[in-house]
Amino acid sequence: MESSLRALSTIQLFSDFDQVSLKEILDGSLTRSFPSEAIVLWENEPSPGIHLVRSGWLKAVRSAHTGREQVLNLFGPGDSFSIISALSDAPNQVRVISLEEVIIQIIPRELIFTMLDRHPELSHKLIKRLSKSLVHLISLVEDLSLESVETRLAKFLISRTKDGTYHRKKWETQDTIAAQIGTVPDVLSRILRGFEKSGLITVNRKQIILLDMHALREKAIH
Amino acid sequence: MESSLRALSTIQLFSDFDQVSLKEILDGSLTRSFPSEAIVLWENEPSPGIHLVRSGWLKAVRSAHTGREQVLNLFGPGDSFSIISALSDAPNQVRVISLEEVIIQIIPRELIFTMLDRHPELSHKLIKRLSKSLVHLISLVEDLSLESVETRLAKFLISRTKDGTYHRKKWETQDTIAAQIGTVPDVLSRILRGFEKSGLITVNRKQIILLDMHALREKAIH
DNA sequence: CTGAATAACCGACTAAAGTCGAAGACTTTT
DNA sequence: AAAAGTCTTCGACTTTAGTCGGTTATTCAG
Repeated sequence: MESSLRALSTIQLFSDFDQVSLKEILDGSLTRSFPSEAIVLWENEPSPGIHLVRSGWLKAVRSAHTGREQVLNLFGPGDSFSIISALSDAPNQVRVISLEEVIIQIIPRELIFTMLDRHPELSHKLIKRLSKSLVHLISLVEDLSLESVETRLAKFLISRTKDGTYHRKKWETQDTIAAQIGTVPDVLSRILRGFEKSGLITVNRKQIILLDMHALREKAIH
Repeated sequence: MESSLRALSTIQLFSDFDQVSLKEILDGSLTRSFPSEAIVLWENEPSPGIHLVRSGWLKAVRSAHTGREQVLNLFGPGDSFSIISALSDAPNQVRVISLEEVIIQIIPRELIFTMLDRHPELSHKLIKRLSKSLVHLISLVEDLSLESVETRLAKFLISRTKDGTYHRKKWETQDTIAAQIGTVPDVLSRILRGFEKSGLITVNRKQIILLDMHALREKAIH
């Protein structure tokens, strides 16, 4: 419980809340766990509240009748999701699916509103959080509309990389990567192989190493 | 001045503000007018505040080095834009360009913050407003990633239509439409012609009439 | 250690989208 | 009413993306 409190205080939204409020949030919210591949939230349904990720990773997706899906966002420990539909009465826009076992803390909408009254600065934080989503979506739109798959992949690799290596979690398969950059696994595979043959990267199941950062950045432009 | 006050009160964000506050906003904000094709806001620059459209239409765009652009939003009388960068210190994400002569009222960020303190319900409204943008962008992403140009066009036509006719303003050329659905004028023209030949629509410079709504809805699905 | 399941890859093909140069149609200006 | 400008269209072509059937590689469970 103590540790839960501490964990809660490290989450952006509640970073400088007092102990009493934090406790109240913790008491008022419920914690649920899901197995891998579970649908945590359905699109077009109202959301019970703001969701905080305590552990594990999830994806937010939109999918077509064909079965093909587009990943809009990934959420990991400390991240929050379903803010919009928790605050407005708009239904959920996306389907949220667990990529592995996850533990989620759900803060009911009513509690959020109570907290908003008590902590006006919370609305600033929420607005900031929504802004982040907007910025992210805007560049996704730009990429999908104006850039080639190759360019998108190069950008993706660069952005996911620390110190030249992109460490892949078990669920970061080519399927998932393809769904993030807006293409299909086959096409992704082809381009990865291409990059590899040109000596830009090396790929294996655990990681992708960026060998020629300069050339990659070139690809990421036009 | 009276009319300005009344106009301001009809804008979503300030719909139930009292006269005194409205006057304060009006006095504290500045009104500017721009000719057609003017760049009202640059991407990557800080924004002076929330922009309200008093008259005329504008587009928010991202553009590629190739010159091709993607329209993210259109703004007309009563609409507000540049909310994010007015509230956070993030720079503007998009370039905003006037499509005709426009009059814009700019409410400085400091004034917004003052008002936020005084009218806590304003933050609800802002959040709602941001949510709308998010919803819009999410479906744009979905469409760009998962739907064909033909499908996107069918959706577009249906959404822009009241009573079976889409009345085109002078600036609603095929260029602008193409940039909204994420393609180029040539391709758009080709598909419009196709629809016309199949008897789904009739097109002229002033309007597009949807003749076969049922078939169009079919196209809008898969 | 073996076999099943999942992930990645391949080559050949199809389809969709975008490009280009040029021409036609419609507007607006002078 | 002619000229200039913009918008739209065309056909032929190129490029990019996506599809399909099947194979290989890797991982994981028993």
